[in-house]
Amino acid sequence: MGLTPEDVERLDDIVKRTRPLHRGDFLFRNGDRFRSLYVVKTGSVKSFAPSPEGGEQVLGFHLPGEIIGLDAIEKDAHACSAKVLETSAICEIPFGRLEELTASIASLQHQMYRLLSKEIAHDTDMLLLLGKKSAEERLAAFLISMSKRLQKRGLSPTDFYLSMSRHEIGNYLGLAVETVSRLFTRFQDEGLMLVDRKHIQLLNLEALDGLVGGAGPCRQQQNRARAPVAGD
Amino acid sequence: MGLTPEDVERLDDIVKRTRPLHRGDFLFRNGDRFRSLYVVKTGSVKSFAPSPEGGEQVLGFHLPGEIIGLDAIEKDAHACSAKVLETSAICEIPFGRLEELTASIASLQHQMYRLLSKEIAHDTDMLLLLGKKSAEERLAAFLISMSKRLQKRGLSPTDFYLSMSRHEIGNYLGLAVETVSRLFTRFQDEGLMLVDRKHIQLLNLEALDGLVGGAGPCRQQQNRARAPVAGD
DNA sequence: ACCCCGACTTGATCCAGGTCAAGCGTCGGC
DNA sequence: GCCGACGCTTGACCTGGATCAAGTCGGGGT
Repeated sequence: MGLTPEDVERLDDIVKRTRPLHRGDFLFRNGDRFRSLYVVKTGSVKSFAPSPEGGEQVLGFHLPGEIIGLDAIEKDAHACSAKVLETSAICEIPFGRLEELTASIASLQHQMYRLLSKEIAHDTDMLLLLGKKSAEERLAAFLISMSKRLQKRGLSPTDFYLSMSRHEIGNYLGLAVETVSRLFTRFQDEGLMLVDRKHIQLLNLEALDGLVGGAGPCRQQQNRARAPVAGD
Repeated sequence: MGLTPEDVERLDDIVKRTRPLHRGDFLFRNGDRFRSLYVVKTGSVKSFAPSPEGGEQVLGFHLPGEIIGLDAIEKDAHACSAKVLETSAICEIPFGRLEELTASIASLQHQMYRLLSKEIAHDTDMLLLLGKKSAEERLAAFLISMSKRLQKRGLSPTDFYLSMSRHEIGNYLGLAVETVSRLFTRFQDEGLMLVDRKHIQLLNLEALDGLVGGAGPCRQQQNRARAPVAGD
């Protein structure tokens, strides 16, 4: 991505490899001073924000290759917490050092902007999901997303284990646990997937993809695309 | 914010002032090549993403001082559109030039990271809003947000005009127009605000703030904070 | 090997808010 | 100044999904 081997080495030098973390360990907690970004090497992590009332909002699940902590730069403190879902290898990148590096390597700076921008674009997608989509569409989108991200890492896009609980999935998607459970059952009945505990097998990616929003008899549509209007 | 007057001048040099834009004008459209960031000087802008089915998701309303287009860096193309809501003055900042500048001015680079990070943190807040909050909480949060942002710009935090329609507000908050309308009426009945067409007067900021989520009899709480767990 | 607890499923019921259906007031165009 | 239309309000009704309430199952600890 436009970095010389020498650049890569410099970047590599500032990355800290920590010993493997285990289920339940925190990368950081809400309120912690911001020092580093974290990259998942293997395993998975969830990030979540405690909401005032005592509940929490799951903000994301992070798979290998994904980066965590970008939202903390502005306030110089973490606004959310990150907890390891299974035994995981995590790299730590001290942000101060990274900033120095990006200031002297233009292409790295560009990558950094792209990374931050990508995170924004992703959040934007989630906003659409939570604002406009039905429970069915949300869960289908979640499964497709997992599938694609695993594939990107060279893992099976159709056969995988979920490291998070139904509860966490529901929280993430703005749904009750019961709804998630029922939908898994339904998808299975419809032959779209096999569910066994945390073991997921997707049998019909296309159909699942179709559920996400493209097709469908245009269910809930709260902005009744006033069709005939011409000069628009 | 750590810039020398000379730095400021350099930044100022690359900013383009465009002639005023009018209601309905586009800053950019979904799919356009990404060239510049835009800053609202006066007026307001809405950004929105067309969803596959023909509807649209309003992603945000941008008031003076706010920046637009950060989500386009990654793909080098705009994933959403931005439309001017009322006669507005907008500055354009060619991103290529800005990148050059941030590479040579460390504090500017830092500001840029903070800006991007802030956007992420803001989207995160919206996720919580859309994922967990009731219609009442959403609208209250929207009003408080408008109030605070106007105040930051030295405008009245309690007396202002909304440049967007009820429809757009509803779309933004994931609510039907009717719900927005009913809530405005209710808030007015409860003495929290005065509504006259687009003219808004907030009478009780504290009460409105209270509605947002902090207090309240803990309505919907789909992750029953398993209270007593110790080692957590 | 057993037990216990937490995770999950399934069914019954409820309700916030979406949808449908009239009006009505305002504003821009002529 | 009149007219048409769009934006907003209000009421009636309906439904997706939350909540409540039992079970069932599996896995880890002793």
